[in-house]
Amino acid sequence: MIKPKKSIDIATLVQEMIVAIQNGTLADEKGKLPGEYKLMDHYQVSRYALREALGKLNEMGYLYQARGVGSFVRPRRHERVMTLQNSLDFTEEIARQGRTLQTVKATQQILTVADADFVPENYQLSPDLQLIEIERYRTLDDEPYQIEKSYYLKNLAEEIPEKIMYNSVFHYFEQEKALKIGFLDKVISCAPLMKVGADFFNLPVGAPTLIVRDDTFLISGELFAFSKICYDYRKAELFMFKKTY
Amino acid sequence: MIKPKKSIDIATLVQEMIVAIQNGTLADEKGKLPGEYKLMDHYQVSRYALREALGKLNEMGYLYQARGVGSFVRPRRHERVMTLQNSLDFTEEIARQGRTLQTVKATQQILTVADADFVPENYQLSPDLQLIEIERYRTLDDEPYQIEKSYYLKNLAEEIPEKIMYNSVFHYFEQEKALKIGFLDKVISCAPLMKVGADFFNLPVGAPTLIVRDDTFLISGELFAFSKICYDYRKAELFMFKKTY
DNA sequence: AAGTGGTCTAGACCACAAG
DNA sequence: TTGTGGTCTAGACCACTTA
Repeated sequence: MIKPKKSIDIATLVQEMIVAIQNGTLADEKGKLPGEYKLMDHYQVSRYALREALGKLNEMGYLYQARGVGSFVRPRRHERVMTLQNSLDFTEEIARQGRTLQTVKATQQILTVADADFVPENYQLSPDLQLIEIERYRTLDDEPYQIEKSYYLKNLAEEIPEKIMYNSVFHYFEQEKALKIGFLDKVISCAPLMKVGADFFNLPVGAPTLIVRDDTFLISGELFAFSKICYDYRKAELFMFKKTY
Repeated sequence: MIKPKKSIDIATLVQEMIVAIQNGTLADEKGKLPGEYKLMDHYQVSRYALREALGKLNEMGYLYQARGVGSFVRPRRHERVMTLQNSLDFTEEIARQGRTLQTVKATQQILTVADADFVPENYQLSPDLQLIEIERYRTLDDEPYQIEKSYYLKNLAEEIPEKIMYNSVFHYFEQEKALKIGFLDKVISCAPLMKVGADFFNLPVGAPTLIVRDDTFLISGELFAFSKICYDYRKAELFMFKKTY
């Protein structure tokens, strides 16, 4: 058992506990963690801080808590799937799996809402409003994987440098432009493939494709961007878990 | 403004706040809620209780919180979609939308893991273990909507009465058998339709179908059931939202 | 009865956004 | 500077599970 002495914050506590769980030093052979009061003493934090950390680990799928019984580590059973709860940064999660997501083709243009392929449902957008449209073709381990079409509100995004289009666009806005993304809505569906997708994925027209529509909002509640990603159905699985209590 | 006097618990507080939000009595015309200290005073609860409630409302998509600015109600833009975060009880959510989910055909049989159509990934199950298999064909507003195949571990489920098969099976186990469901894993994908599905949905073989695989665990961490639902892609949209901070 | 996680209070200080 | 939400402590009692 490691014995941290100094009081630490919740984010750090979460990181330390993840490491300890992965090392197998936190739980016993049956996967049971020490009780909360023991953990408080161990990490020198208050019950609140500890429970916040446990709650985060729970949300992240590292453990589950059973009232009157204890907390237990939760084996990770789905390794090579996209986790919906985490994926703001997509590329990162795939990298963590030892795989590579790469943009092989990207185009950019400026147009108005009236000319967009799709717009967010039940959301008022002036038809004249200018948008930056980006279309990207992306591969997973060098095989066709997804086609992404995204729209950024021009008055908020200003411009998107050419080289950024081959990396994470959201990273750019958060790091360089200090725009703070607050939350996003996702709608998942599927549909028959159109010609462009069929060509890229090397599938017949009409084959299935998994579709993820995202609407991204700033912390202020303003709509900032919206996108649609079509996946090669043979390679796309989306994962999520849910506490039910 | 309503003025509750007695101290209330978090669950009740959440309910009251939802009502107040929907009535429009909680937020001002711009959707801004009173500050936390005002709300504490208003509902006569501690900061912790209030913030737990706000956190739940946030998770449920009723509001978002912006540091240094305030909390704001979040308009509900996606009404007729299934919300992934809530749906343990599916039928209920659909009923709330004023729609009807109905089972038009159901079959039940007992078989072993070796004979199952599918099993959970990376999970050890003895091939001899007995399962109760239920297959259900279900309609939404009298139109074909989903085909569900689910397996319950026989040693935990014992038996499933015929009439339950036309209602919520999980409700039965939670209410009647006092089995406590703790969490579940979901994997979403899509694939070409097989013959049975094509016939039911009145679609050609090979048309897309949205697939949701669920593994359900008891609060003790034991696997209890697993299922696969295939949706008519024209009627199925899954929704989720995510805080990103 | 003992030990576990869940709820709740009171109070403090911090970080951030806006005037 | 002021008001906002975010983090954190200390302590209490409750509800549930197991033995």
